[in-house]
Amino acid sequence: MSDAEQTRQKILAVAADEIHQHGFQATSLSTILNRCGISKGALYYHFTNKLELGYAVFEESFVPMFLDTWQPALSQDDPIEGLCQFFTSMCNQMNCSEVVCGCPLNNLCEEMANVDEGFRLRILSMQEKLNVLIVTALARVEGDLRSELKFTQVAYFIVATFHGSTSLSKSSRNKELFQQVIAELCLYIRALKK
Amino acid sequence: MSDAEQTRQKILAVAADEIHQHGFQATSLSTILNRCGISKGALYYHFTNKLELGYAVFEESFVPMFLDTWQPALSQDDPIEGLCQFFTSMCNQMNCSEVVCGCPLNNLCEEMANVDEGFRLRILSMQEKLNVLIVTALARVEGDLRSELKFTQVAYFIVATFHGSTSLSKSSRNKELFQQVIAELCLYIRALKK
DNA sequence: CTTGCAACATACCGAGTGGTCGGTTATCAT
DNA sequence: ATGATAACCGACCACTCGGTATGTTGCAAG
Repeated sequence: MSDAEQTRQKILAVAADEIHQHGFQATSLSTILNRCGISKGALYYHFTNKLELGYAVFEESFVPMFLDTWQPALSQDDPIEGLCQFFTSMCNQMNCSEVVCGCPLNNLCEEMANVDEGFRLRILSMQEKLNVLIVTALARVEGDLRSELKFTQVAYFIVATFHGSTSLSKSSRNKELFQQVIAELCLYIRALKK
Repeated sequence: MSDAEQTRQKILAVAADEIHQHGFQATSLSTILNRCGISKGALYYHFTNKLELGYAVFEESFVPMFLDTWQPALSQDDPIEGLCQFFTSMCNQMNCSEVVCGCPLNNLCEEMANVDEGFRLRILSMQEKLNVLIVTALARVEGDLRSELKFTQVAYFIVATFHGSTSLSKSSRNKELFQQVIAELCLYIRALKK
């Protein structure tokens, strides 16, 4: 990797972390510059402005991370159990800072969806992609599931509940509420089976 | 109501609207001043600083509004049906701007819970209060419900899902996703009965 | 050896922010 | 009539923000 590409990647990584921690608008370019040990000229050489940096972070950092997180769970032979284990293991592994920072996708959705159209469309696309993933996984084991289920609706429900649970744990600053919601969510998911 | 109290209320109302639309940090005091037609001196006569104004908006505007919204649904003879009707009628009545702006409590939670401790504690208190309301309502009709239910867990689950659904509709900019999640939520809630 | 460009660095700009402070006005008790 | 106080005005401050313009450096091709 060239030197230039290295600094670009460093900027992306630091920016992703700052945006995850403080949101996009509250993220200061100067903080990114300090943490990277570079100048403003370097940043504006690689990115045209703050918004484009935000888009790049979303597409090159958040989207892949998001897919890599959900994909394995849904690819299991039994996606129902895959999802439940995914959620519970996430509960157990989560440390305090992760509890507090929430899900990057959900954070950006809450903050930027009605502020900037570019962010909104990217977030929407990601959410639809995730929905398709879940629906596909459910359809794969359709025979094991209750017949009256609307897969799309169920998939959005699962994602909504998951995101809502991250919101809850932000105010409580501990896992407890998160764990409770996830436990109930797993009950719901397992009850999708006949 | 005295003149002074009137301007205070006007500030609170406008600030509540601005915070609901743009979040606390992105809310500009000068915008509030312009909309109210007052000077900066007036605002700082009634509130010591922006943060205290935010707290006042939360306690005197958001909390009562929140309770007034949920209370009637949970006070019904059948709180299960009360909740479902509450959610579905909210779906139907919601206009576009409400879809986009989301729930004030959830918005503040996402934005301010890990930014300011004062906000965090107020939000947490409100969430716990709402949880107690739901648990109490469920306990009132305990005989009609499935015996293995953990009421607290169920209550947090309902709130989390509701808040997650508002997040979804922010990115889609229409009710559709919101309605789907709410529909599934009602299925879940009704399935709490024996 | 020099020319040129990629990859930065640095100084600076204007706009906007929350907050302060001395001054003003209307009302009211004395 | 007069002094006091509540309620408010508006100029100003220090500061931070995203963004720009110009300058510098190192390397690579000709």
